[in-house]
Amino acid sequence: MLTKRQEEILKLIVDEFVKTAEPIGSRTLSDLLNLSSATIRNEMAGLEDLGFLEKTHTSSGRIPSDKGYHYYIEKLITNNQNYNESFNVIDELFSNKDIKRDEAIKQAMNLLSQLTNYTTIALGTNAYGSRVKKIELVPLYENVCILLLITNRGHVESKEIKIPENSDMEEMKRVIEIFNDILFDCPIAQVSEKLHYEINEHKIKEILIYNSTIIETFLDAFTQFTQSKYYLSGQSNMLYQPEFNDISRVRELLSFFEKNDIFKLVEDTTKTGVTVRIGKENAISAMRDCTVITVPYGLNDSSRGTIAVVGPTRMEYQKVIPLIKYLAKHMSKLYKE
Amino acid sequence: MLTKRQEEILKLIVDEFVKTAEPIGSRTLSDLLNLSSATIRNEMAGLEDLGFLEKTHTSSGRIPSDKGYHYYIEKLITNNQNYNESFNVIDELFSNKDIKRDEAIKQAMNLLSQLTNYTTIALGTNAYGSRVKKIELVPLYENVCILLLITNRGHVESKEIKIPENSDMEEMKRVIEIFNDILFDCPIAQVSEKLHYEINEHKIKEILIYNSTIIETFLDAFTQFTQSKYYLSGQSNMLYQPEFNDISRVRELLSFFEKNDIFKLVEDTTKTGVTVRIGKENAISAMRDCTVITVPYGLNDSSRGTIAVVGPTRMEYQKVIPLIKYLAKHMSKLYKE
DNA sequence: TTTTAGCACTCAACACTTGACACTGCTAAT
DNA sequence: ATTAGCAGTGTCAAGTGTTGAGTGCTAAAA
Repeated sequence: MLTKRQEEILKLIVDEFVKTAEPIGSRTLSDLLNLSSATIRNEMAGLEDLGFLEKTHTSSGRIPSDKGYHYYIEKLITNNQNYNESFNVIDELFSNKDIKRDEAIKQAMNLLSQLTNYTTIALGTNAYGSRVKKIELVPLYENVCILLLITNRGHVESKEIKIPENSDMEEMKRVIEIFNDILFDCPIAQVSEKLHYEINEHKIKEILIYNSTIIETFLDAFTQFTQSKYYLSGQSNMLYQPEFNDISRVRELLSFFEKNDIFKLVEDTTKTGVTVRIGKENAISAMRDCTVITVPYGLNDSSRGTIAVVGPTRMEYQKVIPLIKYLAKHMSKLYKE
Repeated sequence: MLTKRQEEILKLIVDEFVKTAEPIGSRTLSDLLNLSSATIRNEMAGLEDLGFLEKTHTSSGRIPSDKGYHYYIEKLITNNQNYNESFNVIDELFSNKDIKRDEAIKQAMNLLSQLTNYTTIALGTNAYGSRVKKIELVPLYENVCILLLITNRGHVESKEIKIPENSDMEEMKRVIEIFNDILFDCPIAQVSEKLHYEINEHKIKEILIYNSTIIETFLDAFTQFTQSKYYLSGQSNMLYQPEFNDISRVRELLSFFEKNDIFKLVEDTTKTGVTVRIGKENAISAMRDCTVITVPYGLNDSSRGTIAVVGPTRMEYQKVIPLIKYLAKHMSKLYKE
């Protein structure tokens, strides 16, 4: 729908603006294309009418609009750039097979935030799709013990629990055995549900008859496990971008990162490929000048997490998109076993 | 060494400056004390000569110097203020005895950062002075298992390890038994040392003879456990203080928080009581306009951590110091058992 | 001897003007 | 279809004047 030349101009404007963070004037482009500035101006006016470009004020140069960025990402990115170096660094990280999966994900996110200079987020590093492997109880002192939950992915959650007054360690151990029986291979997300269901079955009923607080204690402990967690890296990277020269923006942004609302940014993980949310598409108002790129990782629907890069809308899409894709592919491999 | 009146003036200046963040002129004080502005000016000139006050420029009002703050904290704080409300909130938090100790500390730090509007740090929530309670091995799949280390304080560390090629699960289990034997009640900090020592003793030697990689695998895993950890809360709180209207300050500060250099701020934990480091006393240059207040918590030397509040030098000392003390006392009680 | 009133002085902050500059849109000529 | 040329617009930085809150100092009052 855009002419060849319009596309060329749009691409140049995005590329240039990403580099300099300054609005692009007709003069700059007339140097790059063999056209006079007047012609460029006509074309730019056209692109602005179509909503691909914006002006910061009447006599300023043009900057890409959110729509302009989208068009750029979908049709104009050329992959001539060579990111082998970065790819190699990633390969290297993942070649160390000995590290724990959680740890690997953290390191990968740190790396990604370093390579891109933006902020990175990893969600669902464990909860999604994990299954119960084993439940254990370790006595600590008299009436306190540690409840351990180990998943098939090697994630461990622990919780200190008190043995209810009218019970003792022996009984707790018996309960744990029953739990192991019931919950083995149960998806983490369904633990609570399953327990509630089983309460009406004979196995748990036996316990319940003479001790109900013990069940409550366990239920309490398990619900904590299912809480989602996330990992955030390179928060301060973005502050060095010129768009965050304004303090109030910084405050808004960092306050947002500190709240546990990160999920709102990366909620809709149903899609398969790369999702790019630019500017106001983000719903969260603190993110109105940011782009969030998300990619799911993992093998199948039941074992899925999401990684994301957050940066200014003026982002190096050309670099970030291949990188995050490559990383997600590697991370998926962590679950192939 | 200061006269009664000088002290009075110094106190008023600190109090006022903490409130308004504006330099205090002679006029303001002459309203509060029944003295003419000229008299105040003379006194202020004296206090400036002694190094307790500073000017931002020749004709500006005075602000307290680092030395001035120190004098204020040591001699001039009056505890007339009533913090019962905040104390009650703290009491309430700690009355819930069911939560895990780690979790309690996190919540306490969150609360402290909310009450003060500064940033809070907790160090040594687990490593310092913890002892090995139990080591366990949980098979995950074929040749991968989870190594668990549980401390006497209920802290759990886990690591995914591969079973070396020339070994099997049965052997690993035997090794774990020996480790439990050797390491039971061993302080976490000394695990690595102890293992190295025992390598020359007969118990481990037996294993070593026909399998050395297995030991290495374990050593690797254990050294990770001893790494110190910290918890940071309310990073963005400080950004709302007027002294951080300057972006470059904010960048510096937040980059610092993101590096793992927090320890440099809170290193010298040998002291018993409250330590207050004001401005340049902090060594870390990003902290040159900040005050760091640290208090150790825990029962005895072997079980000790530190909590800290970080804020601008213009801090509400009168409020923060009682609060952090009260909190540390409560946290120490967590270890009484 | 201590306090105070008064005065000259300093500096930051703000508002205003001005000129340079980097753009634009439009029009008329190529 | 393109371009040169020009009037118009808004930003930015530098310079200027004003205001106001503060100072230090001195000489008179308590």
